[in-house]
Amino acid sequence: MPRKKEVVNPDTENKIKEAAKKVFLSQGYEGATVRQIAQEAGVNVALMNYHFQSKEQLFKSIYMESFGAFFGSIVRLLNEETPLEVKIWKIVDRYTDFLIENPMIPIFVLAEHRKDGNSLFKELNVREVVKTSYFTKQLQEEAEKGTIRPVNPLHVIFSLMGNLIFPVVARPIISYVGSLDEAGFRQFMEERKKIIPEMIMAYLKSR
Amino acid sequence: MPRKKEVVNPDTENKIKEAAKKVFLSQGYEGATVRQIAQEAGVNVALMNYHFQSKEQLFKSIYMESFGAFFGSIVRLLNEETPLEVKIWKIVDRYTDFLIENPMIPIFVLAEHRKDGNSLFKELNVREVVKTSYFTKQLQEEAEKGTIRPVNPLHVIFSLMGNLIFPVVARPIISYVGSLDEAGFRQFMEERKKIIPEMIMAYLKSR
DNA sequence: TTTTAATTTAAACAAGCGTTTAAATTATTT
DNA sequence: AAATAATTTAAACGCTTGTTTAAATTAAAA
Repeated sequence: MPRKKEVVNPDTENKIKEAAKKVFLSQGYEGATVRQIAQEAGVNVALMNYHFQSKEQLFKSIYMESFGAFFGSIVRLLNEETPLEVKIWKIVDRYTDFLIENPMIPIFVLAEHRKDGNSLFKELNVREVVKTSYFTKQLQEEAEKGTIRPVNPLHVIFSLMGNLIFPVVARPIISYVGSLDEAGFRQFMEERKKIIPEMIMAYLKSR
Repeated sequence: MPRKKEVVNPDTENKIKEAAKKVFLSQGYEGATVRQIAQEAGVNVALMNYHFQSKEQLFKSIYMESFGAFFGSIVRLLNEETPLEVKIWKIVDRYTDFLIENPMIPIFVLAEHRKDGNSLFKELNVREVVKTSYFTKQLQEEAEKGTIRPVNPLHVIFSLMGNLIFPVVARPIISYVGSLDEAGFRQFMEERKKIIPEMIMAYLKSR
């Protein structure tokens, strides 16, 4: 029986993980097959289980990694000690770049998340992180000063995320409707770097 | 070989379709099994193929129906001959209600769409419908009049859709982070009915 | 260099998949 | 009431799935 070892071949493990990431992200858990992953990695199927015990365990490592990248970066940006407006521009800029480089992560995470039921959020204590985030405090303070309208931070955060993420998730739709090729879509995303912060700030400052 | 018939039992077909919708929407195509659907419908597995020929064909009928509901309603609203600002409020109001009643449709359509490659869009000629929509014309006219800033309609449409759809797709996340129950989430969505149009209009009118 | 451990593979495994067959049942027509 | 057609089912089909076994190969330790 293949027990946990101290010494492993990291090259092989990386090859398998890269292949698994590619296949899982495009096909989902049920859509992916171990033989597909093995072929993509150029190894025997049995070797996959030798290194990762099971398809499910291999999937989990990919899922957690993607999940962390998906939310980790935005949570980190929310907590930076930058003035509110600067921060919003920065979040949009950085997260757009992240999404352009990792376009498959959002739909993968969101689609898989409908099955797993928030266990990862509890593990990462996302609730407290958001509630006590510097961003939340900033919105309250600025509202008290009267420089922006009072607002539930959750609405701002999910407006930001919706505006950022939806175009990537719906990319084939946008590309088709707008007749955009690879470069055209990139241009579209670059335009959003200006539009999204302007829209959020226009709302916060209005009235 | 079971050929297409003229007379069928519509009760059975509906039972199977309802069950298939429930299972496909929550599990996706690969995640769903014909035995699961049959059990949910309370019929034998063979009966499913008797009425729908194959799992794939049954899926397609569910997918096309969902796809049509997902985009059809918004395209219809875009083409209504209502003043711009009224229309935006109306789109948000109606589409929010649609999403509250059909929360599984967006993630289902988006997740499945990453496999099918726009064939349905071409079939429905979505591109021309959007380009020649009354909404697009309105944005141009108002910009010429100077009542709003000039803007690429695609950005407005996808900002609207992102703001509307993302919270539903990420509902478990919102519910967890905001400690919201069923009623709390509904309240959150009701609040967005005000916030989203205000945000879009604040952007269009600013500068 | 011999021995031992780690890695990789080919082949087989049981279980579950979508589908089909052929018989039983129900509804319709004659 | 008898005959025919439509519907439903139990059971089996062939195939693919994830996993395991046992042998072969490579690397490390003695």
